[in-house]
Amino acid sequence: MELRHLRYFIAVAEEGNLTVAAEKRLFVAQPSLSRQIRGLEQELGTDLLIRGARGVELTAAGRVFLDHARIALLQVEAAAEAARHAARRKPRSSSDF
Amino acid sequence: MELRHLRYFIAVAEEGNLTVAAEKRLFVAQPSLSRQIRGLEQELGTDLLIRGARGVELTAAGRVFLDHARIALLQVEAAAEAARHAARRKPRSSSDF
DNA sequence: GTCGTTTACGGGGATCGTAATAATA
DNA sequence: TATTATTACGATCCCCGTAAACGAC
Repeated sequence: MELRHLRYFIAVAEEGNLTVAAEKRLFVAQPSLSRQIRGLEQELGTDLLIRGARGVELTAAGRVFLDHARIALLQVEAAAEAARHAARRKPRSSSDF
Repeated sequence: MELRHLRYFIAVAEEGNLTVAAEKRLFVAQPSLSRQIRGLEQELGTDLLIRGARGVELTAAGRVFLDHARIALLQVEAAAEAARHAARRKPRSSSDF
């Protein structure tokens, strides 16, 4: 699993639709997005979406995964921001200055 | 940034050494690991490691990033486990049964 | 001089985009 | 029938491994 899977799934879950999530939020083609989601479901061993003609709906597992995925993604962004912030205070190491 | 970067960095930080982290924990070649770490530092805009002949040492930013990266990775694993657990309770959707 | 990291180069796998197909309401 | 997701296929990009070079103690 990679962060791409989380980003893709969150976008699909929020849009409730693979097509619009692909072109209006992720800027990738629908086939790519569809396969990434399939791969994620396969790795988890469970379906996350219920596909329909009017879009997609989350399964129970999908709803649970969505909540956790959002937190995980925010945590990653927090990690990057924290590192940048620390770097501004002490550009190299604690033994400088 | 991808989860691979977090996994690689954590292994290097814990081993204090690129070579041993590569072959004893990540099972990849050192050059691959070195480039991934470089790419991560470049994306963050700051150094995470101080390279030396006896291995590597963490910068201040590296220490901060390590703490957050560990949490993020655990959160991702928790997301997967939560989804699998939810799937065992309700295999498809809430409207089943 | 030895240990460890970095660059050079070629190969392989995964992702991607376009186009065609299937499925559902 | 119209909208959406999926499969087929070819191309591209990124990561990886081996080998050589660089740097620090």
